[in-house]
Amino acid sequence: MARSSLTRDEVLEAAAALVRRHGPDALTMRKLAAELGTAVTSIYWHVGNRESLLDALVERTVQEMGAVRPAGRTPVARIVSVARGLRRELRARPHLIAMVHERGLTERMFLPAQQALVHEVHAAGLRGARAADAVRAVQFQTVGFLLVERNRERSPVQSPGEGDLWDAVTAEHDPALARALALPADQERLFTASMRALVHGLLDAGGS
Amino acid sequence: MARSSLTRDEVLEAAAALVRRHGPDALTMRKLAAELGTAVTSIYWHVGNRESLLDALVERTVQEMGAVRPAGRTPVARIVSVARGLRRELRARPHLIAMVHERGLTERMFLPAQQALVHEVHAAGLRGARAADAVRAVQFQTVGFLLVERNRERSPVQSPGEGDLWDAVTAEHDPALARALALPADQERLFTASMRALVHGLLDAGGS
DNA sequence: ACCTGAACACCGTTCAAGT
DNA sequence: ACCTGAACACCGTTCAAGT
Repeated sequence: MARSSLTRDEVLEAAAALVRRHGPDALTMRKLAAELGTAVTSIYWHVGNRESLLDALVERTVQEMGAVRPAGRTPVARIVSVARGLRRELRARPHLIAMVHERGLTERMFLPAQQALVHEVHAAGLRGARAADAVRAVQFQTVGFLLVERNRERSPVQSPGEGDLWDAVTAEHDPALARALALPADQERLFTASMRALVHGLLDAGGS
Repeated sequence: MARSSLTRDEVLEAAAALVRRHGPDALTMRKLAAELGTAVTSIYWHVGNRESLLDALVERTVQEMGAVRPAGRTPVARIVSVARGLRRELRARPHLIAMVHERGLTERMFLPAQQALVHEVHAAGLRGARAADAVRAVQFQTVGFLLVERNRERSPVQSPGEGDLWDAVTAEHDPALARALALPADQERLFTASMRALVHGLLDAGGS
């Protein structure tokens, strides 16, 4: 019986397919073995254990992502375009975000965009520590937003909280604000607006 | 044998202690039962199942958090102070962040700060949809930053990435930038700076 | 070099049975 | 109303044994 010859790549491919279809939680060694038609223990020979299987999977998926190319004329526009591009690439691989976060590898998610970011920040005239801060601020903001966003989408209706907000809002007597907060956020627009505001602030201000 | 009478509160308290000492992963129904000196199945009678136990735990911890009080004279300073206060409160409860994120309840983390935020944004002169956007931008940025930050701290040395950055940086001929990026980030300072830049951008610009 | 089944030490949850 | 042990269906991992 058994298969002619199992390769590490076959294992990774099957694991990736499992994650794509049913999410990272569905990736158990036993289900993976069933999918491959081998004994559970064979997988261990090829990938070590579940930990390193997930690491390899993250690596694979990050490398699949295309490089992010800046677009636009002003420095702000170009930096924002990098952030938006990264967001688009990551949203196309929703499980990657979860896997990377779970494994404490957020750094990996930046890789496809970081050269572009360094270049653009430099071109915008920032140097040294100021430039490093700007790059990091954009990175944190981008991935942070992604994490919050995906978290929100997973459980769209969060019963408590809205009520309290309404109270606070009506106390300010701004019904338009209340209405806007009651509606679900347009995340694409919110992301672009926040990022624009952040980059503006980073390039503009001297400090204080 | 057994205990005189187990209460739901005792279960929650023991669960909270377990999470405090060994993190959320250590909270298994069986370990909890051992800690309480009861049969595993008794717990189910009091809290339903693991899911709702975690929900109750999140609720409990959020309510423990103090209200965030704004400080400072300018609107920017006051809004930034709310964000920093929220960050401080959450960092004092590191496992809460993980539990909340894992359960898709990010909204809950904002509760202690959202009234203050609405008030300050309103006082800064923003109204309606603009105000709602600003509140949300600050919320996303704060929790997003927290998530990235905690993720980073969990696995401090992330072998790949640094090398690539160095390449890009040396290509720009900015050794000070390279040095700054090679060092670990001062997250407290980075948070404050990013938040200040963001709020500045939000209050200043009309759009585009 | 590669694959196997058996076994170990864990999980969460259900359920019939006790008091 | 509250607690119990037995049982079920899962996990990841190790290990001696096969070819």
